Amino acid sequence: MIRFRRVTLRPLNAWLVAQPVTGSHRKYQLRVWREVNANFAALRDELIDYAQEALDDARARIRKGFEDNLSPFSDPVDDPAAHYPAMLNRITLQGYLGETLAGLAVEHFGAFGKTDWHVPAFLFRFHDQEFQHLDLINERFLMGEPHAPDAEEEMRPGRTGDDALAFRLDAQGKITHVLALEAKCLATSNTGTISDAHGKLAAGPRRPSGIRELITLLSDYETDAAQEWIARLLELYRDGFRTAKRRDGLAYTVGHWPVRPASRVSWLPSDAPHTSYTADRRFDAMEFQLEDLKGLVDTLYRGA
DNA sequence: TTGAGACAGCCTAAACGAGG
DNA sequence: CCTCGTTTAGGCTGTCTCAA
Repeated sequence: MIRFRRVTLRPLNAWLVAQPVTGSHRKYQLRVWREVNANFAALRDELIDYAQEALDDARARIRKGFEDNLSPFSDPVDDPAAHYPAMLNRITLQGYLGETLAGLAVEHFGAFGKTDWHVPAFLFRFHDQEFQHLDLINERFLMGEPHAPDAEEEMRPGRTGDDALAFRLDAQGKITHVLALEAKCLATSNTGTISDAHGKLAAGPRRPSGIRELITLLSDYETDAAQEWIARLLELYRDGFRTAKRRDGLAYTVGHWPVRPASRVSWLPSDAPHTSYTADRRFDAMEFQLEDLKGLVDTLYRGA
C-alpha cells in the first residue's frame, strides 16, 4: 500500500449522483452515476490530490534513473517527470482518468455490497510506451521545440495487462477476494468498446497478471505497509489464488448520457452482461456519465 | 536475416441506419 | 429529414510469428 488518500463522501456524492437502475441478475449488477458539474468545485482540490497521488509511483519511477547526486540532471529544473502526465496525449490521460475512477469508485462506493476493498497501487508505471514518448517530449522542451500533445501523431498505444486490481482481506490480513477492473473512458459511448471490455474481463485468468506487477512495484518501497502487501500478494500469487474469489468489474466512463428513449438510463446493459462476457463470475458494472469530460481531464492532469 | 502481417492496447471520426 | 445511436475503419508503437 503506497497510497492512502480518500475524498470526502458528501461532495463526492453531490458531484457523482447515483442513478436508479432496475435489473436483477444472479451475478451481474449495474450502477450508474451522473455528473453534476455545478457541484464539482467543492470536490476539486481533493480529487486533484487523489488523481495525482495515483501517479506518484510512476513519477518516482521516471525519476529513478536520475537519483545519483553526481548526475547533472538532479537539478529540479530538469525534472524528467516535469511534463508527466500533462504533456501526454489527451487520450492517454482519459485512459488514466478511467482507471483512477475505477479505483475511486471501489474505494468510496464499494462493490458487491462491500466497502472494504483495497487498491494498494495503480499500475501506471508499466506504461512503457508513454515513458519512451516522454523522453522525446522532454527533449523537445530542452531544445525549445514545439510540442502539440493532442496531435494525432502523439498518440501512443495503451498499456497491456490489468487496468486496476482491488482486494479484500480477512481478519488475518490474507487476501480473500480479487477484483479485476477493466476501465474505459470515452468521449462518446461505443458499443464495440463495451463488447471488448466484457470480452477481456471474461478472458481474465484466475490469477491476474497485475499481481506480479504489483509485487514488483511495491518492492521499491520499504514502508511496513508496502512490505505487508508484498507478503500477502506473494502468498496470493503462489497459492492463494486457488481459493481467493475472483470478481470482475467494469468502470465505464463516458462524456455524455443517453437521450433517447427517455427511459434509458445507461449505455451499459442493465439486466445482464454483454453477450461477449462468457465467464460465470460475479460482475460489477459501473458507469460514470460526465458532463464535462474534457474539462475534468484538464483539471486533474493539466492543471487547468 | 529481413520483412510482411497480425496483434494488442488506447480511443476518435466518419459512415450508416432507424426512429420521431 | 434530422438527430441520435451503432458500426466500421483508422492511427499510434512494439512484439511476435511465419515466410522468403
